[in-house]
Amino acid sequence: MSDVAKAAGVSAATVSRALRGEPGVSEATRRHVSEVAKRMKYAIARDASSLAGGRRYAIAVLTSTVSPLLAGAEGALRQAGYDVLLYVLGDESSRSHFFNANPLGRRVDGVLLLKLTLTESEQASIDDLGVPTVTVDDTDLRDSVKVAVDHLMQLGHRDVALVLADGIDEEYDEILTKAGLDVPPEWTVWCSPTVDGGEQVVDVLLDGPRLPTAVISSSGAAAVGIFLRMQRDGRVIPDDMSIVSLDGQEITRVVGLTAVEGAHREQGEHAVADLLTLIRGGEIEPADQPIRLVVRNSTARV
Amino acid sequence: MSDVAKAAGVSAATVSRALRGEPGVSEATRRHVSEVAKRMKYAIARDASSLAGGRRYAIAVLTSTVSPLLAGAEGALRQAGYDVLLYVLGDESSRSHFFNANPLGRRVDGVLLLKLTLTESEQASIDDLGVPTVTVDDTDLRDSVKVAVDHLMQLGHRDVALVLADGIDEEYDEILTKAGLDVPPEWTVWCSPTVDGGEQVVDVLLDGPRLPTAVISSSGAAAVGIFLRMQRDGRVIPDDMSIVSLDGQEITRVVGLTAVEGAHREQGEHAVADLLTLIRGGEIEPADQPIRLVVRNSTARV
DNA sequence: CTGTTAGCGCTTTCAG
DNA sequence: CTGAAAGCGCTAACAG
Repeated sequence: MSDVAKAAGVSAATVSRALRGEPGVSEATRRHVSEVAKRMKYAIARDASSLAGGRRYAIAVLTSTVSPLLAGAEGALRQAGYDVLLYVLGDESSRSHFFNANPLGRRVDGVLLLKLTLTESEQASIDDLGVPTVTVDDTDLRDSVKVAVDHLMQLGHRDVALVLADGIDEEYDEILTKAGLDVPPEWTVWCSPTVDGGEQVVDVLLDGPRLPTAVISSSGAAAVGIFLRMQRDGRVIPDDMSIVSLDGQEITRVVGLTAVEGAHREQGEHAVADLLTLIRGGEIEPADQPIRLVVRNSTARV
Repeated sequence: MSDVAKAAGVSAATVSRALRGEPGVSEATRRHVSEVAKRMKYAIARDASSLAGGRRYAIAVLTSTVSPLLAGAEGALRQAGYDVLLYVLGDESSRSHFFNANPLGRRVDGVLLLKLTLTESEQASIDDLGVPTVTVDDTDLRDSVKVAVDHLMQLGHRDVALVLADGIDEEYDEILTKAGLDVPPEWTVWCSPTVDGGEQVVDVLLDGPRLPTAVISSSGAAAVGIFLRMQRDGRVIPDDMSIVSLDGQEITRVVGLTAVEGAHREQGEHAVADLLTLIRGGEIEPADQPIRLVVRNSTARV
């Protein structure tokens, strides 16, 4: 920087101010300095800058998986002038590794946690960083179920089956019931969240006294399995049965299933906006996670 | 750090050496210092550390898209003790934005370019950083075709159709011909790289005098479309026709298609290894991009 | 508007 | 093996 200052005939402080767009520099000087800097291919050393200035212009993004949510967050952060330090903490070993090493030491202005469930001590170690933190959880399944039910009822469906991935044990029937739907117990079925799982579900349903006019599947892969098995059975989707997936995986898009999606990119961008507000010392209020119904070709009027 | 030094009864220099595992500290001292540091929740300030030390322990990863390749690279880098600065430079505007701002100023020890095609001036601006750079390109389609053809011929297929995504204009027939395959021109077809596109391809093939015993599809989605349409037509895959996808998208996995995959994660890890070698002043030699045939349930003996 | 002067929190010689 | 001192390249007060 002092080389640039010398070449431009000003002090280092002026170069610093000029290049960062700080007020207190005449337009002429600023232009001149910028030109000299560009000519000399000079770029501010960010470490030194943050050391002296206190701001780091970097955000740590901890995520369980590389996803569109991440893409949205990254874009928003870069636009705001922040660098993204990425940590993919999917499995246990990388998690413990990370929290042991604690590589964030005074390196970031904030932390974004994406679809990550932390233990208390892990959360504490994040809190110890003393910087603002925003968490984005998985979209609540109950909300998704509700959106799907509304959609199906609007299409006149009354006989709806609910396909849940193994391990989901909450009571969703209630939501269907509340909406005024008949829910015979044999129409709540569990399966593995895979294509195979979905195919088996069709067998189960076919064994019953009659087929529902629609199914809601918590798993995208299972929804695809249901779709494929029905089709191979010579049945037509959505004429013979409507399908709604509660998981907006790419596969559901590919075979054209109606799906309830968390608006991934938007969620990421929204989280970033919150984080930046916190960094600037503002307050945020919890907002609903955006949920979106994407109607494709697997749902139709009864 | 000086607080920790005081608390531990040593100098700051010793704390620094102890915490970084530098030689020249007695084991006893090191243990003691580490304990005190942990108790005081002290973590080295990385900016100050890199300012003073010259090493930054950060790598910039520029990528066109958030992908498994990125996940692989991130994992390998973190394991090596490097932080990842992520820049998703998919569209033109974010690209120009990035290269204007040039936010990398002496902030990283190296750069990883993933599936990104840069203009000359962009490449130059990366080179100006003066740090090692490694590029990972898209796997060459020709190599993939070759792998697929080998697989099919081994299964006894001689009547193979080639389904290319619109926009692909290179001559791949040649590869088939060289391998000794018959390639009537009507068996090279183009379609949009979507499920719909694949379904239409089946219509085209059914219109012909006879069906090929196998198809190779450059697009994963189109391959799925072919699969679905055949199935709906009452035909059984792979008995009636084998399908190979040249794109290892997740969807191909989900419906169980045989696919030629660039080994994404592995590619990322390999690139990181190369980059680290360069950073340490070593030499690397160009290696083949790893390609992998994943045999699932869509290919069988004629 | 601009320059001068102190550091920011470390690492690294160089002595001891 | 350990400590003291001298910066790393910037920014922020403070003067002018």
